[in-house]
Amino acid sequence: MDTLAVIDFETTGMSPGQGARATEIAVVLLRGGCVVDRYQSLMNTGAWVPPFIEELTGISNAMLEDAPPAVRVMREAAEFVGNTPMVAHNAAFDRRFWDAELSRAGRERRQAFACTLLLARRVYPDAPDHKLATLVRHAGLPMAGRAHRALADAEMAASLWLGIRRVLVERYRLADPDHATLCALQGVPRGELAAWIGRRSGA
DNA sequence: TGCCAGGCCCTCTTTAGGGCCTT
Repeated sequence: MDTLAVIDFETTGMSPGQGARATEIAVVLLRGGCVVDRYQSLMNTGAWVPPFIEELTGISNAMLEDAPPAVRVMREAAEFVGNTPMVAHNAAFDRRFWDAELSRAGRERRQAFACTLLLARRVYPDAPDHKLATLVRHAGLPMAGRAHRALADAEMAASLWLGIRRVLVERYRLADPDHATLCALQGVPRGELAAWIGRRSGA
């Protein structure tokens, strides 16, 4: 099983293209099916946190005043991740913030993101919905700390990744699925998962 | 002035519209 970096951002809004900035980052490293290391930090970008976001995440403007500068945090996070393939829940969101904040720190992304949301829609089609916390409960996985804090959400996304992987191995007989395989699998049309795996296994 | 995310994915679809998911 390859080493993976599961990431989660808390932010001031939905899109860096509309001026939203990151407020907190967490990365957990998965190796051999276990969390082997963690990086977590608040980050001060100078951006204002709207009251709704403060209520959602518990991250206040006062907390960010004392946080380390975003450039330093992103450089540390980039060193921590290196070239390790990445995973996130609704990866398009975290990938946009990773790219935007890295760029401000003078760095560039070097690896692909896999998405537990796209995978879960295929592997758990009967879940009540495909929010991270719902999927963790649905799959009988352990909850981790306060939802909408970066480290707890990254831990839950890591747990979900391992749960998805376990279903693929046990139910679909997919041998040792790696990051690249799951990146391909997340684009398979819904309902065609078994057929796709069958063709792949027979190839 | 009015609008402002974006990609996936379903359906009352494909010459479109709207819900889901992330904060």
